[in-house]
Amino acid sequence: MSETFGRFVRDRRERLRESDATFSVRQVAHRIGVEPSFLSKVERGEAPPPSEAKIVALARELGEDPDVLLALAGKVSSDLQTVIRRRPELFAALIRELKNMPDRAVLRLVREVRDGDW
Amino acid sequence: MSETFGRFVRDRRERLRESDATFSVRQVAHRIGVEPSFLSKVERGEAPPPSEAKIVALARELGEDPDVLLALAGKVSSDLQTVIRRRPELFAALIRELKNMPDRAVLRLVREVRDGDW
DNA sequence: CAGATCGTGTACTATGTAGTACATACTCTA
DNA sequence: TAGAGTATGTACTACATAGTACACGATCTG
Repeated sequence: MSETFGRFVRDRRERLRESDATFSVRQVAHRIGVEPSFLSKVERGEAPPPSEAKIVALARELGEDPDVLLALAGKVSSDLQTVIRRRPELFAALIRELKNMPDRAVLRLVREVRDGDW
Repeated sequence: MSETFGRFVRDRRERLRESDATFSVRQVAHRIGVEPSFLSKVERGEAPPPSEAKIVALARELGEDPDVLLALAGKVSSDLQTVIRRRPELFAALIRELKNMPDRAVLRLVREVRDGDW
């Protein structure tokens, strides 16, 4: 485990801090509902990433995509898991089929479904 | 939680047992690598479902779809999670888009990708 | 009817998850 | 130069996960 999650969070937070002093470990920790020492450890990779709820709050705080931050933490959003669990065969087949497809292929499907004639 | 996992497993195992005496709690437990008392508790919903690896072994043993059994256990196969984590935005968008689509729509996509002109 | 096999009850445990609480030392800044 | 704010080190904890170990009484079988 290369602990890219912590590095990423620290990087984004410090960048935001350059123009906004409220992005200290203490204040961000307080806003997402954890102790500063814990956030500090997380950012330095000394503690594993926090729970899904805290990660989502952190993403909102940092202006990042929650799904991306969750992915860096080695997690998948529980609402996506719920969708898959409701129709496991169908979604398992689809996801495995798309596993090695290029981004543009997946994106094409997304658009096809979104504004398609269904 | 209505513990449908345990009920399902017990049902399948007992059905198989009618024609094959080796499908006792003890022997199946031994084959999937857990203690009989644990499998017994799981089947009666007194213990939560086992780990992913044991569930997959159990599915193989019972001739059931691993993804379905995992879903009943409230889990999503870790290999699917890995696929999603590699491209979180893309897959999150696709899955959320398909959340309320009928089975046939999803199935159409699967086939489109499988034997499509990509 | 003895021995094997069966399901299950009870007690226990190791590891991981998700943090808190508090103290300490550093660094701006008014 | 005092005090406000800052990051981090140390120690601890509650709860969940994923089981094992062993004994017991019931039942089946040769």
